[in-house]
Amino acid sequence: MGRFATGKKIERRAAVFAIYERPATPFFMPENPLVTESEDSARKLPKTFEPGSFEERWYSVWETEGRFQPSGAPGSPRFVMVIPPPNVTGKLHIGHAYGRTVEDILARWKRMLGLRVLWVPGTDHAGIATQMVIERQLAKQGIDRRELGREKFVERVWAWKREAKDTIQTQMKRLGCSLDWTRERFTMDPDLSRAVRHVFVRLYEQGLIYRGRYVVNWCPRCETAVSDLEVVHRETDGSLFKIRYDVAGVPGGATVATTRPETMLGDTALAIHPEDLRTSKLAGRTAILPIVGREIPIVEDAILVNREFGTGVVKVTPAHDANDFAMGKRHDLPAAVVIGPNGRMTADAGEYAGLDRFEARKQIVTRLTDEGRLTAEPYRNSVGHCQRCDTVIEPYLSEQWFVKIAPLAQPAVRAVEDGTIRFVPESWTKTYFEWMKNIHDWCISRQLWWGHRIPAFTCPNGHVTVSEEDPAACPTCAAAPLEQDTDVLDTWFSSQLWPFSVFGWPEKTEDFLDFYPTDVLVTGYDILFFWVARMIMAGLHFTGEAPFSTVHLHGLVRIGGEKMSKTRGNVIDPLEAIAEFGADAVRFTLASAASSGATVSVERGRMAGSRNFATKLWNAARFTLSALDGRTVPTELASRALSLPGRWVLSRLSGAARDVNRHLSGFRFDEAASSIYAFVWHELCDAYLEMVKPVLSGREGTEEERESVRGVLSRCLLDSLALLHPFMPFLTEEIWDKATGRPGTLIVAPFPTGEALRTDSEAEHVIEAVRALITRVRNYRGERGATPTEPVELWVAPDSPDRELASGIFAVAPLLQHLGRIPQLRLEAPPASAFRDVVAGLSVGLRVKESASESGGARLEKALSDIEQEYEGLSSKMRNPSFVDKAPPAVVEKTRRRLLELEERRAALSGGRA
RNA sequence: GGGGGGUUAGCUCAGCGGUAGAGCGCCUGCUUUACACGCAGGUGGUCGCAGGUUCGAUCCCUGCACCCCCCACCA
Repeated sequence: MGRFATGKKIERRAAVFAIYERPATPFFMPENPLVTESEDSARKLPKTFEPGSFEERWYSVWETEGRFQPSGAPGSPRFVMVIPPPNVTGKLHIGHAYGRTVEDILARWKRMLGLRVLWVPGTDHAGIATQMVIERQLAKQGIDRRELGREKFVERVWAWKREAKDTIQTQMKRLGCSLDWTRERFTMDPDLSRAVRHVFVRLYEQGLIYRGRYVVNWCPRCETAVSDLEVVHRETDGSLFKIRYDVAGVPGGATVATTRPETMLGDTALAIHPEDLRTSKLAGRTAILPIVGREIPIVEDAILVNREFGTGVVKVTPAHDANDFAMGKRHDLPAAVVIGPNGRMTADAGEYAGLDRFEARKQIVTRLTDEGRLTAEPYRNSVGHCQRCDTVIEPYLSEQWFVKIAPLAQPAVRAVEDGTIRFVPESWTKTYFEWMKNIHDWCISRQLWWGHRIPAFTCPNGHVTVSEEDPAACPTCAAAPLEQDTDVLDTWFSSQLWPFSVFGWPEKTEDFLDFYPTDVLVTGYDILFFWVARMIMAGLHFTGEAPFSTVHLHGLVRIGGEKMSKTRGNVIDPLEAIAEFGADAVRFTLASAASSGATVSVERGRMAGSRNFATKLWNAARFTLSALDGRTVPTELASRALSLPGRWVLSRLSGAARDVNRHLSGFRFDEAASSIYAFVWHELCDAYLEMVKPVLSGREGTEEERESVRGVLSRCLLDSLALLHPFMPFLTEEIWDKATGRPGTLIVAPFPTGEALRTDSEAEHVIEAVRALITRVRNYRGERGATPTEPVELWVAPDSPDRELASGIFAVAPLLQHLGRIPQLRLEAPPASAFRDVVAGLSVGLRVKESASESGGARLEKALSDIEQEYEGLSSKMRNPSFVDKAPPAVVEKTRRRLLELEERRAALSGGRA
């Protein structure tokens, strides 16, 4: 019997000494959750873990029991979020799943912290995007929407919308999103449409909405105007064409440069800079428009023309260029529309009428080249494309509605400046300010069929009325009937109202009064301008309050470093991932991938890793429940004696709980996930469960000690389940049910904050040393080529660097001996025959029966050279007087101690080599 | 043209003034009575390059290289 003789006695004394210092039920569980009399069968978990077997069941339990609805008195602390409403264009991809997972983690966490949580679901009609989906469907059947007519077309979109909404809803439920479905909204619901109309009318009356003919971004494929934000600029290789115009009295004429020669048909002037000597001879003259033969004036304009750039002469096409349009206004020039809304040349284009704009370009280039008027050179410039269909955008003069944005932007800037709204990560603040500073008026009318009709009505006499209710007759002249504007509003016009329109605003509904403003908005940074900025402007302008206090802008999901796209074929369907790995694993993966950066990298390998973690938890639960074996666990755990491992694991548990809370508060979902992962896997499972097996099996310890272990185990299990619930709601609820017999209640169980248990640094110190010793013993075997089961003798010198620890370590001698397979453990100086080392401040000696293989020599040499290198570095530091002088004393002290440790190790290892 | 971000282990990413971490991968063992979706041990990094500040820099500053993103009426 080689066991250290007094080990047990010391262990017991240590246990008594290890009583909790705060005996008054410091646990977060209000009552003992491990129900005594619950049936045995309910306490057992199936051997195999199948996520599919319980996920949907728990979701419906939560939903039917109203867990997703805010509970508690109005006015009590609440936490409110609105979902960024997904477009009803199809199904959600993994990027949506990421954002929703983050939101659900917040929602579940806050709910468990006792707040009244409301998370509002809904969808967005997504005007142009959804219309395109249906147009494509029709095109497959060879139908053009115009054949169908507006009414029939819109009906079809509604039918599609219902389907898409169901798909999206199912996806979010599978993911586990704790959304309050009783409050689900759609941007074209009657009450939300009323809010849109109300806002339009108010802005109109305030002079912040106006109508006019301007050059706007026009998509010839969608045949609608789009806003500046909906134009995607891309560097494109093209040509810069130089065209010579004849000028009466000026030999050589005037040469202009353009990237779009077809627009010359719409030129109504040439422009020069008034102070440019190169072109002064052209001043006041008249040029002849080639091909057309029309005379156009040469005007002087210092704003449009850059003296330093190009030929100094600019062609002016007021109908097809925003700058030229402004210039035309200044000089009272006519505007000739030569490219029509469908991208084909108009009647004003003369012989080119009816041609596609690019075909016309080709022909004009050929003709002018033949005439000797045109030269071309390669040119790379930025060309605008339609965000939705990638068609080249055409600047186009048309009648549109606009929001005058500057007066709305000012308060929105202030709200962020004064901290009413904060961005997380904070770095987005600057981007937001930059954009707000240069913001332009917003073109809100769209020549589409799917969306909110603009509430403007024109009477037979041409009077325009804007009103919330459809007017029966003209308020000005009483004429009838009135025609409503056929345009619809930009989708984002309704989205900007989402945080309050979902609550029934402008009515002062109970929900609006209770839940507005919301707390946190979570969304991708890609819609900061489209949506977030506009919500802030609208919220402040219409409700007088910022619509949320925190904006968490997250990165965009990338798969294996690449942007997700259908053409790359790397799109991950959340439902497929859920089917393969389970919703909990998918969620955990997404949470772990979260980072402050602009991209969120998701890989299959990580999904498998999370699934493995889920299985790990499952098996740890099985182990724990079998250890409890239906037994009552003492409620008054606090008053019981705890062993050092128990103290250690509870201390670590409290640390994990604090970390999880801290990281969630900072929106660091990756760090939060990693904290609980590391605790459950590497501390609870790898260490604690292994440490207590001998006690649980009855091979060691008293019944009292077994009870203590059971108490610690159940505390660890239940707290881990609670800490993990926001990340892995299904699995944790399933285990919780089996453990407590209270189905479906984890979702509202108190969230561990770590405050109930204290950090036990003494226990941590001792147990960390034990773990280090065990590791050292194991790799010592490896070095010696001994099998893992080969017994190792261990000496711990009483005069170790850490003397206190050296004597304290015997409190856990049986533990060390069992886990390290150490038959001999002696508190005495190691003999010369032993291999010596210093581990965790303990001078130790190790001895194992020599084995044939001696693979450890190289390792030992490496260890020694590592030590030597570090020692050299540190000691040269210590020799440096300015380090000792200027570095903080704590750092110097730490360095000194490390140096001593290295000396010890070096001495020990050098001896061991002999 | 303006602005922002990145460059850390084979891969994907954390860290950020006191000489480096995770997951996956890789190598070696292992029917240790919760788990092979496992256990134990291990391999692997002049922290993009060059200067500077500092007692000390992967971390702060400057410059450079390469990559990515956003904004902009670059005829």
